[in-house]
Amino acid sequence: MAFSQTTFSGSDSHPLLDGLNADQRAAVLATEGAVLVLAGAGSGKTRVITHRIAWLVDQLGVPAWQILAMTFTNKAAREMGERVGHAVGGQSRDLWLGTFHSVGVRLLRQLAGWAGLQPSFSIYDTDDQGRLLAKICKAQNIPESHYKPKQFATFIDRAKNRCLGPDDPRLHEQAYGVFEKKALAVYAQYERDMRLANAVDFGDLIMLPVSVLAKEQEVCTNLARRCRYVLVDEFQDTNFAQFELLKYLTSAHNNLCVVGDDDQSIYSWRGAEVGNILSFPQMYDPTTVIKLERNYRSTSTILKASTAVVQGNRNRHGKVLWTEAGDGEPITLAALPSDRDEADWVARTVELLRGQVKLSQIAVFYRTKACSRVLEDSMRRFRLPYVLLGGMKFYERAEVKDALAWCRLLVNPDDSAGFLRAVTSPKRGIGDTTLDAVQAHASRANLSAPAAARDLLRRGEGGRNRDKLAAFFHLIDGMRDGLDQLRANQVGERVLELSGLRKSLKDEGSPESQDRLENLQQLLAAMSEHADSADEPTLRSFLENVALVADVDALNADKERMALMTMHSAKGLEFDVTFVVGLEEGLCPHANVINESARDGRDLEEERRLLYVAMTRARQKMHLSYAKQRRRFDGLDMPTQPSRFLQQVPRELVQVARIHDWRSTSSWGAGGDVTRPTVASVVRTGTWGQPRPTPLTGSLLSPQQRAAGPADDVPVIDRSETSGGFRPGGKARHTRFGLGQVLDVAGYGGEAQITVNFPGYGVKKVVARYLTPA
DNA sequence: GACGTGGCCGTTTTT
DNA sequence: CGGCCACGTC
Repeated sequence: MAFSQTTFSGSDSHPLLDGLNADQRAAVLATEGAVLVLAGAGSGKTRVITHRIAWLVDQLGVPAWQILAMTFTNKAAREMGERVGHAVGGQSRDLWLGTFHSVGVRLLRQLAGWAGLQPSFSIYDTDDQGRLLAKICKAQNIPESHYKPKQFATFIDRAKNRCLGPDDPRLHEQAYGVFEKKALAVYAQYERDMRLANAVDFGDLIMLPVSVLAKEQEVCTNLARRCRYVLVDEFQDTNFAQFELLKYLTSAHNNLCVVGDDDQSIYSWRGAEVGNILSFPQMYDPTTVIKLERNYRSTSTILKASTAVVQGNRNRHGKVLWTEAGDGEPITLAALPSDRDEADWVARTVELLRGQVKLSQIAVFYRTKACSRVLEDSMRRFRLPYVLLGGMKFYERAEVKDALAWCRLLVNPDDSAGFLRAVTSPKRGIGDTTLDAVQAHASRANLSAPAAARDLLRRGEGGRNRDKLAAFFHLIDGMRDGLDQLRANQVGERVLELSGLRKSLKDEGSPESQDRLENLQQLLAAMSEHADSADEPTLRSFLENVALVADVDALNADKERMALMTMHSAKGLEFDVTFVVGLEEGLCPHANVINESARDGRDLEEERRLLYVAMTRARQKMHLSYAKQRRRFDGLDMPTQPSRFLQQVPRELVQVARIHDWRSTSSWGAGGDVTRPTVASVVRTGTWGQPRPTPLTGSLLSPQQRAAGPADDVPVIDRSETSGGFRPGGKARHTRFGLGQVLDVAGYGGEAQITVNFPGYGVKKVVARYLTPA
């Protein structure tokens, strides 16, 4: 290697190294070979990565196009580009920055031929995938009552994460059960249909490049030569397929730097393998291992509390994070009567903070998306500007999807999903009968749906709707003219006008259709913006982007509004003030993993890491809260127990919010008017500027408190009282099975899994709400 | 074929 | 409670 860090030994004063600690410098300077950076939460890893790239370009003279950096989100990639640009100027434009999926698309465009695709391939979203799977299930006589298409989607996704195609013997060896056998058949058909439609799914974006690179030595070598330095952020959340891809990309130069934190691995359900980071040094030998353990983000109070929680896990490397920051504010812990009160309490507290903290520096984290609704309600009532990540995305709106369907079909004439949507919107007298015939012909003749439709027309078999169908294709073909020369927004304009989408909304004339028209206009604006800023101004490039944007990508600190998001979305972000809500058994940890015998309690450990991720987002002040009763999706209020994780938060770091006279929310908002709730008082919630509380000592749950029974504001987990009166040894009645003996209770509330032995029927696992205690 | 209504089912987490 | 789907009617 022409350059190595030894060239610079002794010269440790350089603008790019200033302000970095010794470990961070080491991570910047260890440019050659395999490097594993174990970066604790808030340890300045983004800084390290950007400085490292800048160092490569500026000091080692590496051409930017020889550097590939993978991030977890597009937003992170964008920011990284900006920050490197700051340090090294215009050269940074040539860097290859992106998420695994965006890198995958780019590769696949080039490798399309080897993968059996046209470069104009479409990327199916979850929705398209679900529809296709539903169709396949129907065709294979798999009743939806038995297996849902979603389950097959999960199966396929898991297979692809492991780079296993439908014919892979390893997959067949593992097909033990009925479901797996059926799933394999569905998978095989799914792949056939996807290829006919010249379409790929998210899993393909990694798996297909891998399979091409595995087979085509020369292609692989050429590509790998270009990837002289490869960096990967959030490495703990990479899956097998992604690691495979990395191996091929780095096979020429072997300069791979991965950065991650095993304590923040929260995507195992998506196939992420912590093993990738744990066994990295064995796979790449020798590996330079650097630990970043100094936290620059949070107060020591927040850091201690977070650490205490994650220390409950047995399977971890065990870093020791430290900080020189002061104690700062105590953590506020609040127990609210109900979920709605909790949401109001958040709103109320934010209101009190206004003026002291920018709204964009405040975030609320929750375990499931369902929790967002109550919060949204409260933010609206309190008139607090907010942004909700993971809500109904702009690109998920019906009218936008309609327009995009047309666009997709223009770019990829075989896009079956796009065709099926476009041909019925706006309504043109083509319905299920015609489309069923088209699909039947498609599978008979091995054609994509649009190709099959054209084929029927050619043979004069279009049925009664021949003319309508012919007119549709005439329209499409006309629009396709000059596609690659036009900017995305120009094509978009053409689509809106000629498809009749705009007209049909105008004709409707309702207030909602007005909104929808505006959304379409917004879509054009987004296309235009893309055409201005992206590498390629084409519609194809725009569609690619649409398919791969994440919610977080839209997060914008310039806008003065607080953020609501799931704990998963919080990864990689930081805020001055945070709220972690819904800390209840069944929610966090989630009910689905509470019977921890499954997978050795590994799921439970992931829940704990998830909370750790959420807790380590705060710079200055953290609020933890739970509701004593939470409304279920069916409208029933269920009693809850505080999360077991709360017990691990050292009591001396916490100030319990005293909540007096918290008015019941039942009468609010009845008149339809926006009414301000009257909140009697919130005292001593540790808002800024208030005197420090007297530190409390001992653990959050002292034995005395446990013995004394639940004090009003102190979380106590009483495991003797489980769900709705069910306890092992007791009796339960089921409408069909009659009376039985309860063997086991897992979970809480109406969703608890109760194991019951019914005489004559045997042992059944039943959800609590279908049972009555007897 | 388009549109309305009633029944049912459901909530982890996401690129 | 609310969204989606299957079914029924025009």
